Amino acid sequence: MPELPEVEIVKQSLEKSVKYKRILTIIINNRNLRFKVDKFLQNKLKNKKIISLYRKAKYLILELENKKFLAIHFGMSGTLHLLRQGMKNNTNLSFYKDKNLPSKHNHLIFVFDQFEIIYNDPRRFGFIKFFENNISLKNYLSSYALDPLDINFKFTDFQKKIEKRNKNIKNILLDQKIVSGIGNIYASEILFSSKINPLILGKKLKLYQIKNLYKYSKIVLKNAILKGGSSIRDFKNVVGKKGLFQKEFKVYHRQNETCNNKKCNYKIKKILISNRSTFYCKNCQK
DNA sequence: AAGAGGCCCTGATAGC
DNA sequence: TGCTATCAGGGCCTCT
Repeated sequence: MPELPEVEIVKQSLEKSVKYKRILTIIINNRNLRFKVDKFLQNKLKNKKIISLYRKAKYLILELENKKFLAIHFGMSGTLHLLRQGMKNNTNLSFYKDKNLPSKHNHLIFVFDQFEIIYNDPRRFGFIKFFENNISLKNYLSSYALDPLDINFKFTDFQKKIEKRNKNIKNILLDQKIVSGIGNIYASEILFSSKINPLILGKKLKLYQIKNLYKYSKIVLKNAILKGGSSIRDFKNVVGKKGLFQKEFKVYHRQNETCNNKKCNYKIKKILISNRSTFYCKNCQK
């Protein structure tokens, strides 16, 4: 589910339910995520109230009472499921019956008074980190660049990071140390809107092209959030609602289909860049 | 120091 | 139908 818009949708759909609610306990079924889940996580979260939720890049951050924090990264296949009481199943665990809840890979369960939140992740590329204070969280996040929707994301900083780079702009957009939050889908979509060929090197870009990237990275991500994110495969928000942005893809997953731009009849191409699928229009993106 | 590629893992789908 | 191969919204680590 995992690029910036999908994490934002998870945050938005979860917020009302968990804000100011207390985590009674957590159940850890499998500690083997991308990084091993903290042995003492249960003790650290037990009876902690959630003060606020926010998103940084592709991280969902839970602020807990006494300035503790929990950061969740969804990797490639992580999802959260909100399950309310009254949907209770009769299994031995405290699971609740829900058609959206997969039967396998429910690695973590956050137990609240009236509901549970389940972290599911088949590929286990996601991870969860606990932070004892604001400083350690900030320190951890400081190794990432700002994301395009951050109010402090400034054009001159973005330009400086790109203009001397000897790597292609697609990989630049995926580099979380240059700009965070963009993944494989939105990199292709942003490049199409910016009319930039994904293979062009950062140092070859003209000023107006970097301006376009700065502009459309915001526009494309914001629009995706407005549409509820992209539900290719199985992304849903925490109560099982699908996003609609996949219907608006201009290039992603559209290989051999005709370019959407008026007066262009080229077919969308699919190429591999660093072994990841990349989609673009050879005619519209120079 | 920066860039390219391998690798972690499971499941869905395509192709034979 | 049933096997195998390929491909997935990510990012860390290693090698050059």
